[in-house]
Amino acid sequence: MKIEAPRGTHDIIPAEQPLWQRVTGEMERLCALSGYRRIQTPVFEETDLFQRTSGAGSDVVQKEMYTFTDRSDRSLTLRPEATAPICRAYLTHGLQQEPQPQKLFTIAPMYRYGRPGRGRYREHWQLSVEAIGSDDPALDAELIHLFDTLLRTLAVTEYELKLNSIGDPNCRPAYVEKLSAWLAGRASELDSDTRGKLRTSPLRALDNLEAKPPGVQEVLRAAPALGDSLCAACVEHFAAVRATLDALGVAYTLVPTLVRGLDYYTRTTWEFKGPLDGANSTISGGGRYDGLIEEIGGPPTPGVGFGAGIERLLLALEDAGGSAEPTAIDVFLAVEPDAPRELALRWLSELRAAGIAADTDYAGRSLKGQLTQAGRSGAHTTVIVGPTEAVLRRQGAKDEPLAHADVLGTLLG
RNA sequence: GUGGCGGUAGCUCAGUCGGUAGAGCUCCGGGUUGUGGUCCCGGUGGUCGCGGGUUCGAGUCCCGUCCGCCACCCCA
Repeated sequence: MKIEAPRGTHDIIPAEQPLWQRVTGEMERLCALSGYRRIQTPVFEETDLFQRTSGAGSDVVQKEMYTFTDRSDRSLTLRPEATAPICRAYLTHGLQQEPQPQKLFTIAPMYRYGRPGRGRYREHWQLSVEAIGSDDPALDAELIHLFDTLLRTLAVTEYELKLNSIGDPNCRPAYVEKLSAWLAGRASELDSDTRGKLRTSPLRALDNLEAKPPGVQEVLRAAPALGDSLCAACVEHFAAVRATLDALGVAYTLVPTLVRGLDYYTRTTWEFKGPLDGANSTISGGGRYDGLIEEIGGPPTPGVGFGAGIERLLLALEDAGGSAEPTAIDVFLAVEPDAPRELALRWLSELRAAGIAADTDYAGRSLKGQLTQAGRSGAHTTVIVGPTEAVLRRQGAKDEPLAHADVLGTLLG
């Protein structure tokens, strides 16, 4: 039986690398421009890290984690997201002792078990950018602006930024209680789906309103709004985030029912929706997580960050007609059948040592085939190596006969 | 995880009523040409996703399974 890539995984083949490199290169450049430094964490962590931060009731923990025990019976989990691991690393290496905030980013694969589809993978890549150690609303805005800039730089223009504040431990619990009680009072008017949410994740009951039956929508619209229950500190913080976004010229839509899937979020939350229809249009999501570090045993430490799905960003880029130049070499050596190949191979080595990308034929091609291959390789210079001399062919120039002894000097000069 | 649609060459696809597998592109060779493009000729390439069933005979019909896509759920 033929072996295939595991369900929900995919190879990133050479033909796709230029576009990937353009995207990840742009990510690295923009992160560096704003003072974010790269960090890399293990592919797997102690299961407890994700259970405690994402929340035992979250979809990710309940049904999407790749959890296994190793040979020593430790419970380990392939990371479903990068924020918690980065916060763990922040603690592990005592980064709270260094100047705050610590501005960090990573580009890495994430793992979530779920039914795959277009733009939805069990192994997928994310850019994750985090600012840990400051509750300055300017950071929330900076991160949003950073991703907004990335999209613009890549010429992706069809997208929407959804923004909300979901409060903090001072104000949210009271609201959740109020909402639950209010909805419970009208439970008979709700559909089973919404009643289920009421039990597991009351905030989510208000989410995705448009998809619910009209009668249910009516009830939910009349429910108490989260925005009206925010404490003064959260109101002030959110106002500052919005004012900064306005100042930076970042357009957003306030979505009072926007709730994120992980328990660690506080205050600011946001999502970037891409141009593609369908359920997998979220290309980035993020928010503030002021209680996360404390949850995993650190001192009370604020933080804010986002994750962005690279495969989904690529779909958006494709939709916008984005492309990238294929990789090319500099010099191709076409070797005639009765020419001294060892000599050509030595030239190859010398060229490469001099930093010139050079290649030749290894497939026993005919001379015509080798020249075709030279064209494919993108080489601007081709050397046709004959038995006693060579012909130098530069793009757009006339052929130039050369003695073997002069080939290297001409190419290197 | 639930429901629906699909799977034939590396890619895009055709394959009639069930009768022993096809095209274009790609790739390789030859001719033409300005030694690479164009054009012409030829060739390589297949466990018809996999397994079972029905049948004299299955790419084709039936069941199962794997994978993909769409809609839910949820997200990146």
